[in-house]
Parts: sequence; C-alpha cells; structure tokens
Amino acid sequence: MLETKYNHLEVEKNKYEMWKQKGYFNSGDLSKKPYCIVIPPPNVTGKLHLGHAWDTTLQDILIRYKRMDGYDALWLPGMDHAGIATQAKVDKKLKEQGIQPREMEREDWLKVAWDWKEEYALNIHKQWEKLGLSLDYSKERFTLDDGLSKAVRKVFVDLYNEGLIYRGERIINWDPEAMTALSTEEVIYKEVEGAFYHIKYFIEDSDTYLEVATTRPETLFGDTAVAVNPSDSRYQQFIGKNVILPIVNKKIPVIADEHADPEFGTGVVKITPAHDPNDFEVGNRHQLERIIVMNLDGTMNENALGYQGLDRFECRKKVVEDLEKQGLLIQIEPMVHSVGHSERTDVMIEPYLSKQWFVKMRPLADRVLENQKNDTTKVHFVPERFEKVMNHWMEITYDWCISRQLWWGHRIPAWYKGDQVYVGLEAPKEEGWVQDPDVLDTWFSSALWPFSTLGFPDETEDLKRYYPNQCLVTGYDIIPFWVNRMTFQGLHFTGQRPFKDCFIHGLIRDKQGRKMSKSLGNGVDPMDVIDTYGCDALRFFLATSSAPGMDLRYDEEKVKSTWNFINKLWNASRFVLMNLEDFKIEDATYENLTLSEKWIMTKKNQLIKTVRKHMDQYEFNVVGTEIYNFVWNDFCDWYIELAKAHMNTTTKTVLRDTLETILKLLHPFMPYVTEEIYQMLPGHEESIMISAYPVEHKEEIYENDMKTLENMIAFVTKVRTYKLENQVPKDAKVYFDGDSLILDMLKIHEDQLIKKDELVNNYGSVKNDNYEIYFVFDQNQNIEKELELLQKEKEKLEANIKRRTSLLENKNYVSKAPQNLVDNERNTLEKEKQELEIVLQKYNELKK
RNA sequence: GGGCGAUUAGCUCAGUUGGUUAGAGCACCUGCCCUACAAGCAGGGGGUCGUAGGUUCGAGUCCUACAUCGCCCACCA
Repeated sequence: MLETKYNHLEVEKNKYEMWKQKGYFNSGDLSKKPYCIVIPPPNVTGKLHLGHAWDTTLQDILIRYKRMDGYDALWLPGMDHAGIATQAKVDKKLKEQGIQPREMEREDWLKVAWDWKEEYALNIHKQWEKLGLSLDYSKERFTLDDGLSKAVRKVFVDLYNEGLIYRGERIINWDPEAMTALSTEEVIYKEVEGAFYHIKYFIEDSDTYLEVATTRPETLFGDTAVAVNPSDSRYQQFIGKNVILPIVNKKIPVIADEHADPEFGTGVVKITPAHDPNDFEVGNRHQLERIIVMNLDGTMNENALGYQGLDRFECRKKVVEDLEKQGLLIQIEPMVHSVGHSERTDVMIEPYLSKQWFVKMRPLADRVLENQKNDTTKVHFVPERFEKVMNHWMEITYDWCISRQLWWGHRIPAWYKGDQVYVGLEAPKEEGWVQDPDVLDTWFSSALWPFSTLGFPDETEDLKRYYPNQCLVTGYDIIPFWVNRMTFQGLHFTGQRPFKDCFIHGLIRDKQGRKMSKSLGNGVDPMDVIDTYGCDALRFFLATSSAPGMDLRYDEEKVKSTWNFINKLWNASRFVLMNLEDFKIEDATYENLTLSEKWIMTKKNQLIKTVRKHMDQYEFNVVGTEIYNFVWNDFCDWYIELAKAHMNTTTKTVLRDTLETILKLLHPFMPYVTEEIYQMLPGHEESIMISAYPVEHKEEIYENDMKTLENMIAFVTKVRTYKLENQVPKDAKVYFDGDSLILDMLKIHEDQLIKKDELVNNYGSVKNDNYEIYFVFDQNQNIEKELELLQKEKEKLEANIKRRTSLLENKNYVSKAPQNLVDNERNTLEKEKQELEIVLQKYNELKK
C-alpha cells in the first residue's frame, strides 16, 4: 500500500542504479531505427548549474520518449576539457599552494590538470545520476581522449592541406591575464567610462600642431603615423609633413587615409599598427612599421622608454600626467565607449600583433549558407528564428584564431625547424623539429563533437548509424561558439549537417529576472532543489514552464506546485491500486462500458494524440499542461469520483489502463515516480523505461457519449453553484428523473429522493436544455439574492443573444465564415434563447 | 547602426495555421476534514491582450508606425 503522501526521497532511491545495471541506458539494438543525441559536453571545471539541469532534462525527455517509442536511442555523454577555464582553475589552485604554475615542467603541470579532471568528472557523473539522465555511459567520451585527439589532428591537417588553415601575423585579441590569444567570440564588449585625451602632435619645425584625440594614450609609443582623411580640407596642407611624437620625440609622417573619419573626434587619428586592427590595415596600406609596446602580461616593454615595466593602465595615467606637464595635453573629454573584455577572465582585451593559426572561414561558411537553402540538408532550428542567428554569423564571420598559448588542450600538430613548417598527424621522423607549444581553441574540438564521438575519422558502424544526429539541444547563447562551428565542420568533413534538428532553449533567470551568476550570488544549486522537492518535480518544472526558445525564471513556488501535482498523481494511484488489490490482469474486461468509462477512454486517446504531436514539436510546455489537466481535472475530479459509485471489473480495467497511460506519458518528464507506481500496477512489464509509449486507439473514441457526459458535467457544475449560492442544505429532498449518474456526481443519496407529486411549495430548481432538478428547502430568506442572481444571468444571456443575433444577421459573416462555425453559432443562439426562457420563467415565479 | 525577443489577470507565464464568451499555476473570496489526496475538495471574482492606425465578415494572433524593457551582432581612433 502506498503512503498517503508522496515521498520523493524514498521514491527516487536506488532506481537509477537498477536501470543502469539492467542496461536500459545502452543503445545498439540494430533491429530498431536509430535516434541519437550527443550531450553538450559540460566543462570539467566545476559543477552543473540549473542551466545544465534544464538542458539535460530536455534531452532526457526526448531520449526516453524515443526509446519507449521503439527507437534505438543513443544519448552519448561526455565532457569538455575547457582549455582556458580549466587551466585558470588549476593554476589558481597551484598558486594557493605557493607553486608558480608557469615555472613547472609542462608534463608535471599536465599531471595535476588530469587529476583535477578526474575529480571533477566524478562530480559531474554524480550529478547526472541525481538528475536521472539515461545516458549511454558505454559510449562516453572526453574531448582530450585518444580518439577525439586523433579526430582533431586529422581535421587540422586536412584543413591545412586544403589551404583552409594558415599561420599568420595579425592583430588578435590578447588576454593579458590568461596570457593567450582569443577568438572574436570570446570577447565581450562592455560600456566603459573612459576619456578622449586630446594631445598636441607638433608639426616638425613649426609651432602649429595637430590635435589628436585618443582613448589609449599609452599606446603612443607604437605610433608610426598620424592619419587624416584625404578629403578633409582642414588638414590638406599637413599631408606628407612630419609631426613630432610626444614624449618619444621622434618624427612620424602625416598620412592621408580613408580610415580617418572627419566627423569623429578631431578628424586626426594616431596610427598604432601593432595595437589596433584598423591601424594595422592602415599600416599595411602605407608600409608603416609595427611597434609592439607591451609585454604579454600587459606591462609596458622597452619601447615604452622610461615607462617600461609599468602596467598598461598605470602607464596611461603617467603618460597623461607627463603630457600635461609638458603642455601637450589639450583636454580630457569624458566618454563612454565599449571595450572588449575577456569572456573568461573579464580583463580588458589588448589588441595585439601576434603570429597565430587561423581557420579561413569564408569558404566554410559559404557552404553552410548554401546548405541551409535546402530543406533536406539543412539544420532545422526550433524555434525557427534562430536559423537567422546562425546564417547572419555565417555571412559576416571572419577568420577564426584557433591557437591558444595554453598547456591544457590539443597540441597543434605543427613542427618547426628554422624557417620550415611541417604539419602532420605525427611528428616528423628527422631530428631537430620542434612542435608548436600552443594548443587549439577548445571549441575547435567541440566543433567535431557530433561525429568525433562516434569514431570519426574512422568509418565506424556507430558513425554510419548515428550520424547525422537527430537533434541537438542547447541554449541560444552557445549558437556562435558551438552550433555554428559544428555545422560548418560537420558539413566540410562528413558532407552532411551534424544534426537534423537543433532545439534551442533560453537562459535560466532568478525570480527577479536577472541572469544567475556567481557574482550576484543568486545561483540555485539544482542538487539542493532535488533534495527538497525531488528530481521529478524539478524536471517537470524545468521542461514545462516556458515556451521553446524563451528564458525561464526559476520560481521555487512553481517547483512546489509541481510537487503538489506529483502528490496528486500519487494519491490517485493510491486510490487505483487500493481498488485493484483483488484484480489480476487476466480479469481485464471492457464489457458493459459505462458512459463515464467511454468518456475517460475517449479523453485518454485524445490526450495521447495531442501529447505525441507536441512531443514531436518539442512543445513540452503544452504537453505538460495537457497531461496536468487530464490527470487533475478529468481523471481525478470526475472519473475517479464516478468510479467510486460504480466499481466493477470493467471499471477496474479502465482505471488501470488510464493510470498506465498517464504514467507512460509522464515517464519522460518524471522518471522516478512513474517507475515506482508502474511497478505496482497489475500487468506491468519489466520497467516503464522500456515499455511501449502509448498509441492512440481510434476504436476507443466515443464522440457522442463523450458529449453526453460533458453535458452532464456542465449541468452538475451549474447545480453545485446554485446549491452554494442559495445555501441549499446538503440533505434537502430532491426530485429528479434524469440519469442517475448525475445523482452520483452530485452525491445525492437515494433516501433524499422524492416523487414529483411530493413537491409542494418552497422548492427551487436548476434547469438546462436537457435536465431539471428540484430541491425542497426553505428559500424565503434567499429570494432577494436569487432574484439578483437571476437578473444577472438574464442580462448576460440577453447581451449574448443580441451579439450573436447581429452576427448571424451579417450576410458577410454567414457567407464567408466556415459553415460549421456558423452552424455552431446558430445552435448556441438557440440554446441561449431557451436558457433565457427558463430564467425568465423562474424570475417571474419568484417575483410572485 | 543592423537584427531578434518581450509587453496578456495582483505575480509568473501559455495562447500552434486569424474563428464561439482569451487560459493555467500561485495569490484572493465563499463553503467543506466526503474512507486517494486539507500540499485537498466544491464553487467564485479578476484581463478594453503596451499605444495608434490598417487589412478582414472576424485580430491577442496578420501589416505599418511608435513606446518601454531585454538580448544578439557590428562600430566606436
């Protein structure tokens, strides 16, 4: 016997181990159609947050659904080495132990990092387990394992040989804290309160000067020209002359270049080719020298003369002070401008001239754009609008800087010997070759995830069977970093889209709508939620509380109300199981189905149909609402109540069937409680996890009977309202000659019933177009109130009749609207007229 | 500057291709411990769907403009 209250702690105990041991999570039944999702690999740096819980729940729902529905479902788990993030954390830990990480031998450092990885991988496994995720652990991968490393090298070498990877000196985004190059995607622009420093650059041998406005005076040591627009009449006479670079006191030319915008600032730009991407281009056009003025850690180098060794921001202050002293500073104009920050370390990015490896994006991106034009080859985004996000990125993307000055990652398969470069899968045999010390951007390996995890570059059975993946589930914030790159790499290396569908969800926010973050301290640990409300409640809440692609506010009250729903299900099950104690599955019979049984069976089959439809469209919020309403309103509020008055073997069969269907439909959302109850159901199979997903049975649909019962329900509700409003005593005598089912619904006992001729005075009645019921009670004190209520109802009906009449008099409406709609309106109008008759009649009676 | 999303009940959100009187949870009001469930049951109140136009027999839904909030991308010497 079930406890009276749902206890998630008891219910969720031990089931995961059982499922796992029985091998239910494993894929590979070749007799079935394949369905594959690869998990977005979490970083090995930390623990999973609510966003992960949401993301993985959605995937588990899909996988469990498809598995039950007869597919060979593979959900492939794995983790990401997360280059910068992990290295930063490992370094931090070492520093706390008083060890300078960069002074270690690379090999020794890597050992520490691998230990870290093992520890955190263990944590993540525990969390996956606690979330109830049906991952096929036999296929688990890690981005740095041998197979994936092989895939990475193969891809690098092939792209290099095709001319799509090259090494070059460019302005890249440098993170002085992590001391590595970054890609443009890893730079976050933030509004910063800075200033425009107006500086005098004197013309050589003259006492006139050009007023240069810059936000970055500390870079003036790298200035190799000053540019004005060729069309700018103010400065025509200075083009070709030299100016004296302040502090440095050397001559640099005044050049004419379109880059200088006459409308912006003073129209005079200092050109620092080694520290600004635009200036770099200007420098190329004018063959200017490139002078790097900073060290890799953001301090000034020897080119900054006396400022060498100062931090870049210190140097700025000092330079400004000195300019002021020398009378070269005209003004400091405060301004807000956006400045790039490192996504990881949050420090200001330094545009920096550096030799790095790049992926040539244009040809790869063009192929994606072409591919997206064809419905059978494209990635289908859900919701569709996110396709535009990817396509736009493909249109404007430029070359991807993939080398990182880190230790944690895939070492670049390039070797150098003097000026020679060798790129290959293995190191060259000869002596004297030195491998590039850098590693690849983490996303370079993530981009291969949908196929590298399945065995690529080898033509494995798994790759043939599970690629392209059916679906990828991730947040919209990851589209540029990951989805886009998987798409072009997948297309380039396999000739196919990496996944058929890409189901996008939003971000988790706190109750005030703020993004959850460590700095705000508003993060919620999913494991705490699970402890308090259970995994099932959390999962159902996450999956059903927002529309696809929308953000989700975490609201503990909603999780609580989900718990209540599960408790409701629990108690409904308790009722069913109590009544099934003497029931064996062999007894199941559908003989003499009552109206209510036909009704619930019809409702159930309609539910199956809509649930399947919305599951297939990833509309889990709709699925949730549908099941919730069916369970609570149809099954619990009506069918179970009706079953109480009429419990026979047929009823028990229907109760069992209906509960079984509910459990199965809910299983993908709440795996634990559904398994718990399922195991107690007569005729249950080995596990609900591997039982068949419900199928609609058209022969169980009884349209007319359903309508009849719904009519009764409407009548019963009307009667209940009447009784409450008119304070009809519970034991009032009743005259009714309609269906006894209605008396059951109203919980009216036989001994309350009287004959029609026993109705004398002081009785009230409720009537609709099908039924009328009479209550004998002293209603004198209520006459005023009743009259008032009748008056209200009368007004309401009259308004409706008026509206509907004029609608039906509208010839345009009658001729253009669909026929069934018009018929419906006519029928309703008729009904309303009858209702009004009844109301008027009663009103007049009472008035006497 | 370009793009996207949001604006619906006190709060948090649904609302599929336009189609009866716009829904849910929580909160609120009334009455109930009825042997599945008081974390429950039976009823009920509450919204001119951001604003202004337009298309249509019919608009929360489609079109145009605007407002407010949020996000993405680009630029910012």
